[in-house]
Amino acid sequence: MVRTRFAPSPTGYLHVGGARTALFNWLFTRKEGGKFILRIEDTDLERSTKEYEKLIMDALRWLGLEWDEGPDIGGEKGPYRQSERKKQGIYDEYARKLIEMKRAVYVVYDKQDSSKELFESLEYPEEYAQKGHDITVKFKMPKGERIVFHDLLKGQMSFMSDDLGDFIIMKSNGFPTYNFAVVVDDHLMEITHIFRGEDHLSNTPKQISIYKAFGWEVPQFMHIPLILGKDRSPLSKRHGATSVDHFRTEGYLPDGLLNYLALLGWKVEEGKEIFRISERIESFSLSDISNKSVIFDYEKLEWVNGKHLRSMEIERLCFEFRRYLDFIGMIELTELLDRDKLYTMEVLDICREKVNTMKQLLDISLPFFNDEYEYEEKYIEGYLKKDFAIPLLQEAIDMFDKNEDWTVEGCERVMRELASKNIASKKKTFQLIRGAILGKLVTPGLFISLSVLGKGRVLRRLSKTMDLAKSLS
RNA sequence: GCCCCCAUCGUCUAGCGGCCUAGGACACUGGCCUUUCAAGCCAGAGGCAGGGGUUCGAAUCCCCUUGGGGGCGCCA
Repeated sequence: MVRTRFAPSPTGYLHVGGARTALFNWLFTRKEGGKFILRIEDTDLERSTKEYEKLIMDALRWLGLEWDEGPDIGGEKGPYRQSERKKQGIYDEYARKLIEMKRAVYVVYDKQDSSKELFESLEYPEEYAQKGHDITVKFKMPKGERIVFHDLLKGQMSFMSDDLGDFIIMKSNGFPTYNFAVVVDDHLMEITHIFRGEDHLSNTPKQISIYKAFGWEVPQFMHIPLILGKDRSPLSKRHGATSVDHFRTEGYLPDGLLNYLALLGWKVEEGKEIFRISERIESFSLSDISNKSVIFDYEKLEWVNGKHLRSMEIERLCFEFRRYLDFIGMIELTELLDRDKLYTMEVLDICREKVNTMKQLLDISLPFFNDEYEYEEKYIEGYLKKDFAIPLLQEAIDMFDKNEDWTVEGCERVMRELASKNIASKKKTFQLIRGAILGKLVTPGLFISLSVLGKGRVLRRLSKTMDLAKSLS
């Protein structure tokens, strides 16, 4: 049975790199029919917070990367928070075992200068502890040993133990260090495959030494290349936002983000770069993952997202849009959308042709939902204040008032007839009406917009604009 | 300093000794469409890091150099 895990430390938001790691773990596990485990590595007391833990879990859930065992849902191998496991004495127990096996020692530090090691001991230095000396436990690396392992991506790896050196496994505050806690937990949780960032590659031989010391079976490793920024330095805030939450507030879809993350360093057949991740579980293969670090391309992400936005079933888009508004706290608008679901659907359907993200979708669709839309300055100056504005609007009101055919074709007929009256050029005529009914000069197609808005709204808006035009002259 | 990983258009990649005159996608440029802006369609520009080998033949195999990244924490 395949068992994998994603083990973030709650010291910040979920980073796109972390999301990508989680994605590969999840994908592999779902394909193999195994269990995907979420473990919270909160051994860094200073920086870990419950808030970040919640944010990370929310972000993973939003992406749809559901876990089978974890701190919130429990499971047989829990607890799933390292702080809780520490409380149960799990790490103490295994550290003690290593000391008994003479594979680890206590280290006593100078009281004044805690960076200075006084001595090592196999016995617990009780009296020094009483006197307030810092005491850690250090793992002793074997001497002159070649540590080899097979990385699923890198192939055969080989390190000399002497290059690595001894390292601390229990801190003086009683908490385990990362390299120790992962091994103990991965073993106890019966993890079979570890997919993680390449930054852990050099730590792996240390961890393998611990597995070997205990005589535990070593899991399979696969170290995934890191995501870099445009200048090839590690992706960070300098390059732009990196947290999943940011992309969520920017209006990216889970499908879009996931698709892009998969595409990053993933071999895809020509013409098949747009897909829903759930449709790719079956065909997922570890050998599709490239072994080269990759640069995060915000533009391609937006393109991928736009593809999803435009091609997904409209019902799902409505659902995602609503969820998005909830997320960014636009509750009033949500209520408005729910009032006329059919209208909402029609509006979003014509608006999505123009945009790539839901933030942009909100921008362009807002005037459809809100009769109190604002007029762009450019529209007022360039069209509404012109001489042709009032006569043209008057004519439009008359014609649309008489119009009974509100299909797209019907609206087109009216518009073309209006233009043929030569009150203004065709372009000016169309733009004046466009701005009159939506306040903007960039909108979905004019005929379809008129059709979707319908007679009531169009007439209301035309006369509202007429009032404004008159007040301006 | 020591150890490790990586190297094809600006970016993500195809390529695994002859199908390569190096293919696709994003971005870019031009065109078409057109009521705006997009989308869409068509076309174009753009790359095997460098040097040695191996071979009849190298983007592909080997070595070196260079460049980028990671690790060597009482961070994870």
